[in-house]
Amino acid sequence: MSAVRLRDIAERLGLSVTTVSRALAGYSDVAEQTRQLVLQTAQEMGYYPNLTARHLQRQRTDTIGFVVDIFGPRFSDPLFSELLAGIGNLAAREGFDLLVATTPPDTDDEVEAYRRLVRGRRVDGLILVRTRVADRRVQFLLEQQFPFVTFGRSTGAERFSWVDVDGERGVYEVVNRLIAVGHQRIALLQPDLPIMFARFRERGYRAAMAHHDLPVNESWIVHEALTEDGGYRGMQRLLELPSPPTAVLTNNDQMAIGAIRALQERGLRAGHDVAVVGFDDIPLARHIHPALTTLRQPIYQIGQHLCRTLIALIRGELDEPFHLLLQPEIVVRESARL
Amino acid sequence: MSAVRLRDIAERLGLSVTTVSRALAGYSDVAEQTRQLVLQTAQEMGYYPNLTARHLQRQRTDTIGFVVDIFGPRFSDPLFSELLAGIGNLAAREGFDLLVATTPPDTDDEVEAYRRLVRGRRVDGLILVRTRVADRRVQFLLEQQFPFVTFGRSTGAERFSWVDVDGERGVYEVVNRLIAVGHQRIALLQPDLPIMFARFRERGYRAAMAHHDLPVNESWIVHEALTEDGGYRGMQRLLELPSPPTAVLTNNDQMAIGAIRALQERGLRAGHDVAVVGFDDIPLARHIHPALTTLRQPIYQIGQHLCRTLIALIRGELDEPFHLLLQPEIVVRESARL
DNA sequence: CTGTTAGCGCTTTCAT
DNA sequence: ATGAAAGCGCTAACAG
Repeated sequence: MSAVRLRDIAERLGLSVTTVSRALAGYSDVAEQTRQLVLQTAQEMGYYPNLTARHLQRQRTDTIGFVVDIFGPRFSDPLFSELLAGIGNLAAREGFDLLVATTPPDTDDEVEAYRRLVRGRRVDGLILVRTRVADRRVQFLLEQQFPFVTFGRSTGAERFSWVDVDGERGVYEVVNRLIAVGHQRIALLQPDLPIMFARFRERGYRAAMAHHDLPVNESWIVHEALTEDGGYRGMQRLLELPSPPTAVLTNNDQMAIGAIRALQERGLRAGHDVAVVGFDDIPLARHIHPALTTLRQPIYQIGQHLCRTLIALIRGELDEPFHLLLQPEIVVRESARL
Repeated sequence: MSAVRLRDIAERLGLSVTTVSRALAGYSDVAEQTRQLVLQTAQEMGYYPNLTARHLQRQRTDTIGFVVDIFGPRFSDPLFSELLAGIGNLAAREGFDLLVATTPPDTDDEVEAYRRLVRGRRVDGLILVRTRVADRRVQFLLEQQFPFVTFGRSTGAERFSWVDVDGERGVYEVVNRLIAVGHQRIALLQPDLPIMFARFRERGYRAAMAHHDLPVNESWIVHEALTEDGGYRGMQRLLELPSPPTAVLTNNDQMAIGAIRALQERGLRAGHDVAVVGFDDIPLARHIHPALTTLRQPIYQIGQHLCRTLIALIRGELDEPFHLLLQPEIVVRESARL
């Protein structure tokens, strides 16, 4: 168990630590015979480099950081594992470790988590998700000139790399299609936090309504948590309006599912009495009843893009900030006929 | 941006690095005045310790590792984020970082990931989930005498710490109750991998059937992926049997949802024509229609238990392996009336 | 080709 | 109360 070090190999072979190191690293200025000997001995002795020591010496950690907003103890997010898979698989392939920190959003803990990772040189770069309006994390990383990539754009003209899904356009299209099939009172279930993607989507919503000269009743825009419960409550509030909307767009599939339940409880059917559109297209979406009409985000690929971009940035291979705006795919199923 | 080191503070103040280090660490053998000066200067200069250097010196990383099995690119697991939240929040509170590695299960990559973390002394301990029959990861960690905790027991009499949910008893109870309300042909949707929890659950299933002298038709035990699609396919196979089961137990809620869809496609209703029981009680379970009858695992708390135990182990505060067997809670909703 | 030397930034005896 | 020195395990510049 006691760890074998370069020195142990060197002493055994009567070589210097340097030579052993270079033999293992495959440098060309080591005699073939020596190299073989070293390789074999290292194998025999079960040598494995101490990564911490290597990191200190190389002045990099070969690690990327990912700070996750956690909303309460029941943080159940089907997208999250898929995003992590995308990031993690690519990171592993490129020889990077992934450090995940969990914090409640927009708190002092969150700030401290970032400080720790950045200032403590704990990681070489950061991936940041769910960008917020006037995002202090973005601000901080920009100040620190620390490599990072975000999933989602931010306010201001900051120059940094991001990957995003064009929710504005996606929602614009969906609202157009809802209007085309006869809807006029269209509601939008928004999150209860100033998340950027929701702003863009709302913009698309308003643009489409305006485009058709349809008025937007502000009580159609309801703010709730991005959960099933949030969607449920939001839909309830909408149903209590004097003349409820006939179509509802939500900010994720969980909200849509909650909304559908609120409808069912009143004897209404999603897709018949009220159209419900989700966002994300989690695997569950096509299996529930009624199957969810939704806007797909290719989340695994987004994870890969984020990771690939960050690694390029860390390696200094990126001269300009990288921007990628993906188009969401409208997936029509039963909860809204389009 | 250039990192401030202890030496920079020392030089500025005309002190030695040693004194600065001790002042910052709060040692008592530093003059109060000196301490104040150091603290203030460190603050001014924006000092933050280089964690890698500290780790190398202290011979520990204050990091725990978590290797996640990833099944294909659409790895969407609502439980996963919740487990991670439980682990991560507690780790952060105790001053530990969390390193997450993603690998496909039971491959050479997986073995290499463990080797790397353990032999490279990349982390101080590991959390391992979904223990498998004859689990080579457990074997490896035991050989290496490396601190680890598992979610799930394993075969053999290995002495290591684990947290588990008593699926055997939970399923036993559920089957009893299904039988009590008249079911006799009861099926079990198993995973397509040799995961320990499925073995225990199957044991509970067989015990309950035997207890009531009911025969078990081996074609009622179907092996599929732990996904909605898996549940869907499994249910289809069951429905093709000459006399299909009237009740189905699944190994997670996603499978149950897939199974319900297979029923619906044939015009059958879960909870009326066929009873469907899930496992886990993900937040979605109560929002879909029909609402899922299921066995709840308190997954966030399990994450905390795992993390707490591992940290105790790392700190040498654990003399005996720690074992915790939690009872799942039967949550009766619409998909199976019990 | 191989070894010597220096150093990554920190902590920790051990003197003084 | 403070500092000098050693060392964690590795890599790299520079001699020879």
